[in-house]
Amino acid sequence: MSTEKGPNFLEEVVSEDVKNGKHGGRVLTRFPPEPNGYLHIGHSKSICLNFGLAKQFGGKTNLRFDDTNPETEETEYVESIKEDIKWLGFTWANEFYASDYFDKLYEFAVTLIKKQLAYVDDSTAEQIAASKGTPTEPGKDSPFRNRNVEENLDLFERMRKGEFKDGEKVLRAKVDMASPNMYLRDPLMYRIKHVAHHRTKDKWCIYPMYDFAHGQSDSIEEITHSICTLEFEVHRPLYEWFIEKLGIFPSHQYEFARLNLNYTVMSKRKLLQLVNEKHVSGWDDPRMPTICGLRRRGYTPESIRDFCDVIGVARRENIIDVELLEHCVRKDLNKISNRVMVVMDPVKVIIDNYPEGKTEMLPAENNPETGENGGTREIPFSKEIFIERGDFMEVPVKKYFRLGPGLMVRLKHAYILKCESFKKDEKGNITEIHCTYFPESKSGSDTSGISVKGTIHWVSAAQAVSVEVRLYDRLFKVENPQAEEGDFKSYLNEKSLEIITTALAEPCLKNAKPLDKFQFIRKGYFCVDKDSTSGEIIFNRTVALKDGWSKEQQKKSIS
RNA sequence: UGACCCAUGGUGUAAUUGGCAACACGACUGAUUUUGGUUCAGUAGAGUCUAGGUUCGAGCCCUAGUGGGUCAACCA
Repeated sequence: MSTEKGPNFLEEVVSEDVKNGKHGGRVLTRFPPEPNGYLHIGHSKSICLNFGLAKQFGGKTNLRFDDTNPETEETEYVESIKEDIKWLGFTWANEFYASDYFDKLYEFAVTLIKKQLAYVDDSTAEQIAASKGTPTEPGKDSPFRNRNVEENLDLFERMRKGEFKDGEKVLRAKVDMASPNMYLRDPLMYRIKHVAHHRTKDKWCIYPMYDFAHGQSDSIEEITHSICTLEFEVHRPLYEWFIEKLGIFPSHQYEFARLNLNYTVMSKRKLLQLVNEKHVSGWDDPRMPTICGLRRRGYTPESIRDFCDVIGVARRENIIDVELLEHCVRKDLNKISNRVMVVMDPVKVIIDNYPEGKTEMLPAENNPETGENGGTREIPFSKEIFIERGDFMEVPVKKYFRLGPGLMVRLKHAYILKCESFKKDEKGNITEIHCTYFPESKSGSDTSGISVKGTIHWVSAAQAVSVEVRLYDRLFKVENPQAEEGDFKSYLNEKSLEIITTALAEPCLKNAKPLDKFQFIRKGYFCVDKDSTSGEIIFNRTVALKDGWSKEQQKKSIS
């Protein structure tokens, strides 16, 4: 998958380390999600990076749940995260949990207390915040900063035993209250939370903070390259401080710029809001940038991996155009999906010179990209068919290669048709189009000598299957919702979902199963939704086909 | 008024680590096509945020400025 591009900065670091025999040339990365939400496309960048880097250099990757905050974490999320990573095509070496290390972490804390590098603070959250100072002013030492080792040990022990209420005491590292780095101003290591944990249940009532869990977990697992996003850069000095003071395995942290996509939001908090407030149907709503949402929408793991590869990695803020993501799915789907015909907005066509009651089966190639290997199927053709309303124009514009009075088009896989007349209702809607066909123009054995510019899709009226089609558009109306004034939800695109109930499909689609993918000829790529029943099949539009003609028309109407 | 990070076509990443800027997406031409899709051929578009400096030579190094980002949760 790698292009002629040079290595990214992470590949440079790792290859340099391997070359120099650092850690014996061993590479071990980790993907460390917190099980408090579903994974999204941004995480897939991190997943591809962590697993990809390890694989590239002969190493392995651990999956480690960063579960140090029992209030927000749930097993439901653990399961969904594992499912999504597997679906993306990655296999972890070990499944670990930060909570696996709670005993070890406790020991580490005791070690630090004994070294007079940690102390129990009785201050309230407000007092601690107030004495922390600001980025431009130094903080003040806590009055409890110089408690002796014995007292600290005793107090910490009693914190663990549950002798204190939530918030009554915390354990802090004794670093430097005047540091320009706020994270070094005696950061909290442990807080009291009388809350059951999704795995350790009620064994603990004190839980380590991120900074006293993540780096230590990395170290315990002997992670060689701990890759995270840029906002953790300021944590790195603390990450290193703990490792140094504890004298444990020296994992190293590297930061990269997270993925941002336009016309969507990527923060778990905001996505959760969309779910809770029912702006979307759930985490897997096909409009969501979540992995399960993209999966339901019809994205393939290959396309997402390709996307993550093509966007590159750097340390600069970026907003990627969703069109690039769409390009990646089209590229993959074009290769693998069978072509079928579905008419979304049908209008009836009667072929006057076609025998009444006759039905002939016409062979249709499944996928021109795979040619003969893709196989063929048969589709019924008869006197009455439906075509797309948009494929007929009463007064055709110039260069309109479809149907109109006196115009000819080819029916895909079938015959050439000539429009003879049409009927309208009182409101001016076309109700019926009358055509004649050329018997000798049959697809594959055309001896008519007629050449037409356009080919349109169609379905035979008698055998057509009614299906529901859901068309999705971008979730937000603006490129960067979170950068706009006010509530990001006020920029939601109210037209992000259009449900079509009039669509008619060719008969073979009757047997389609959820997640089956197709290209609806001339329309786009579609995927069977899980809401489908035996009575009605529902299709999600993954992405539309590029449409140069309508784009041109739009430009003309603007100018 | 602080510390740290970042700055290359519209977007995103490259540039043999100092040798006159490339790739992908997008845009535009044209060819092919029983999908106005795909494919193919080609074109335009940045002189690398600004100002100095070092050097025979700077997108790469130095200084200052400008712009953007991050940091004051008992979240991760």
